[in-house]
Amino acid sequence: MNNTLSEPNIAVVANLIGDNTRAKMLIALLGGKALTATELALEADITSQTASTHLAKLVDGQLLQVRKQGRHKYFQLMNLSVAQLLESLLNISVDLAVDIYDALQNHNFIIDNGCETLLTDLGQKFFISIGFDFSEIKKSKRPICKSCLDWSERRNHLAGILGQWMLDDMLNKGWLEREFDSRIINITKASLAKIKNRFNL
Amino acid sequence: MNNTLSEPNIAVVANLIGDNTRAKMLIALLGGKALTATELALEADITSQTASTHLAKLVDGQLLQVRKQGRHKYFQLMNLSVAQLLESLLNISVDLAVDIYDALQNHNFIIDNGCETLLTDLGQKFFISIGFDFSEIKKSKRPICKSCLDWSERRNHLAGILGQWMLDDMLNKGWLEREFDSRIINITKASLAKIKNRFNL
DNA sequence: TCCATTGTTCGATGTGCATCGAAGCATCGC
DNA sequence: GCGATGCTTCGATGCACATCGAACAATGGA
Repeated sequence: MNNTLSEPNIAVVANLIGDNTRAKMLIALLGGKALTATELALEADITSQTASTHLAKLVDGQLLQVRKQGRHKYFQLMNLSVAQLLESLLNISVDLAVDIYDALQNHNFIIDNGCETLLTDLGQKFFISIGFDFSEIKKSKRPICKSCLDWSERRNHLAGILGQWMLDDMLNKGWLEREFDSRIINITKASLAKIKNRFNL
Repeated sequence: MNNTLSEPNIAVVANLIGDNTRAKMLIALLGGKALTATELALEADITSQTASTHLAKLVDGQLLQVRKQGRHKYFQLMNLSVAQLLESLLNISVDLAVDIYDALQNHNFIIDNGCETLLTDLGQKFFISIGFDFSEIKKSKRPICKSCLDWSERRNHLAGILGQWMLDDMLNKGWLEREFDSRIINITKASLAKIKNRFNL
């Protein structure tokens, strides 16, 4: 591995994280639990060969450490600094979901009491006004409005029926489009404006 | 600009920083002073056209903000979060210089009192033992051993005559090689072992 | 008005690299 | 021992993108 003396090699480290599938792996490992190569391959939707090369690079780049156990290899983040770096990155690349969550909170549509998010009366009126059908609550046992810790374990985004409905609604309206066989949602520039307008962002 | 809802786009951000020349620009801007496009092009050793495209990407990616002033364009880091992200990256991609500094400190060869670094008697003996000529101190007014704030403004590396001598020495021994017309120093894997051995790292 | 400077856009080129199929090791259970 | 599972290496393929030359637009100074 090459190193630089007078200049930091931040580009090398950033480049490691800059690949989409490697980023998926790292985020999967941000939970703290050590995962095997195949588990990470599944998480990133790639073959085991590709995962192997990626993991080798991440280990070589000191971002991951590996522990061999039988025929398995358990990977985990190298140290706390790596986790903090990933959280810094998550802090920058703000999710639209977080934006929406914050907006709803600012409008007093939802209240976050620290451990769960509650829908206010004002919020209920708002969601009814934009077409949400609260009658389906009774059919399901999923909480209607619950915050969950996302990858950074800090920023809230909407979960539960309400969040799912918002997501489906936007997908139906064509504002968002789901990548084939993936949890990734893409949003176009034009649609982003509509969404921001809808939520007064 | 594309955004992702259900998955964080840390790969996008990291990929922006992952390019070597863009990293150079960002680090140049870490000083806090706003720089023009041509200044950044010079800093990164590229033509103005290439710099223009890079800067456009960094602005689009919300890492830089730009202020137009006459026919100049002044670029600077978007916000504190970006600076903190860069510092996290610098924190990970540890310099060899920092390693050496820490090693010298652990061996009680130098003492860091917070604002400057002092050479101990033990350290003086060590440096004499490896060939450092302290008689040249009198010829110069540069401090013989002074820590300076590097890019992260947190981690010390060696400055002053002593640091310069160590650098020149390693360059002469062929352990390091300087890139043409640049402050970048490269170190090979084999040489790294020698250096680590020399400083008992 | 003319020129110099600063910055952008376009097209062409080259290269690095992610991806996967195929084949090869190592390890476990039987 | 033999198959199954987990992981790696190699080679080929394809794509994304950094880079620069050339041409162009905008601004400032003389």
